[in-house]
Amino acid sequence: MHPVVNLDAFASFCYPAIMSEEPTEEAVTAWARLIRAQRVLLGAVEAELKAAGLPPLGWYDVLLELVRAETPLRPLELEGRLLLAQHNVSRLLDRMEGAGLIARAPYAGDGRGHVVSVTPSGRAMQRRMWEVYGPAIQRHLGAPLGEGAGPLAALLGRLLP
Amino acid sequence: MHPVVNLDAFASFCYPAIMSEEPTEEAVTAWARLIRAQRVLLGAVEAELKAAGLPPLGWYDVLLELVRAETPLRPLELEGRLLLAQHNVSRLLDRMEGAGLIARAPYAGDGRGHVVSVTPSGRAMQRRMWEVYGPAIQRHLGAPLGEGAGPLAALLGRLLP
DNA sequence: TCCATATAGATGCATCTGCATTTAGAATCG
DNA sequence: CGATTCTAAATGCAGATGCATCTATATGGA
Repeated sequence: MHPVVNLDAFASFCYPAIMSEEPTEEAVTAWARLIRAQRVLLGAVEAELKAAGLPPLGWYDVLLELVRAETPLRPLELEGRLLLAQHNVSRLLDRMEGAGLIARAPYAGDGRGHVVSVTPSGRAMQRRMWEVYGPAIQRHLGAPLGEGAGPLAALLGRLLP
Repeated sequence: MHPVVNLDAFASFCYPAIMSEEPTEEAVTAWARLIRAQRVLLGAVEAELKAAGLPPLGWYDVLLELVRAETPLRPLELEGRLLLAQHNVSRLLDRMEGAGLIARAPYAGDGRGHVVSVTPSGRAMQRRMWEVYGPAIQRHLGAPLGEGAGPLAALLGRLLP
């Protein structure tokens, strides 16, 4: 799979401890396909959203968290749920606030913090985006996998905390 | 899984054709975990490379393609293999050329094109990066999956062309 | 041959991300 | 209390990406 594996015999002779760190060929293939599949599918879905004149998926994630929470969230909580860096959340919220999809309000319990809530327009946008997003997931992932979706989810679950 | 599924009964009554486009719950879970797992693992591996003072993974991909090809490649070929946009390849090569890892030369057969080759320094960098990259793959994907790596690769393969 | 069109690659500009720093408010400990 | 330290969030700046456009060369037809 990889040029370095030509050194296997040599390395396992000299550094058996290091060799235990070498990934198996299956692991390397799975890695490559994980990276590639995510990029291809995400790109395709993003392109569908853009073609429909809708905002990028990052916006959907924020809207969905806020809709599901049914209560305003602090940026800090969004940060954790969305796995985004703090400064990144800050500016994503800037843009979404500018678009009128969310609103920031001071947080009573802590003068440093805000709470973020979804506006009616944001709720509408979340639904409009799902009308494109859901079918796109089905077409790009659900359909090709069929009954394989469950097993795939299970395997991927072992990679996540 | 998703708020919109509460509308299932209504929608399947009104718009059976539309409902066939709704993803199954398993598909949505697999989708979410695919996006998330890729982000988490790639982030972790990139962080290890950075901590070792090495360039980002995109550079490794270019170096590996050039090393494996054993012959200079045209930017157009890299574009296809790496699934990158043309302008993106152009600038990635700018940076790598600036770092002395690759070299561009005119392409005899077509005055518009170049060929890109890996320099000795680029070969060395590819090997140094693999020393971090390989074990990182094993630690973040190979170890948690064990024998599951093969099945995961097979399922992901169904998502790719 | 010459012009229209297509293709390889580079570049300008806006957006987005990462990193470091800053600001303002909380918490801790003397 | 008051000074130090810690934390939530914002911001300045550099690096990277997407998008449109531009330049130079190739190609194909009248």
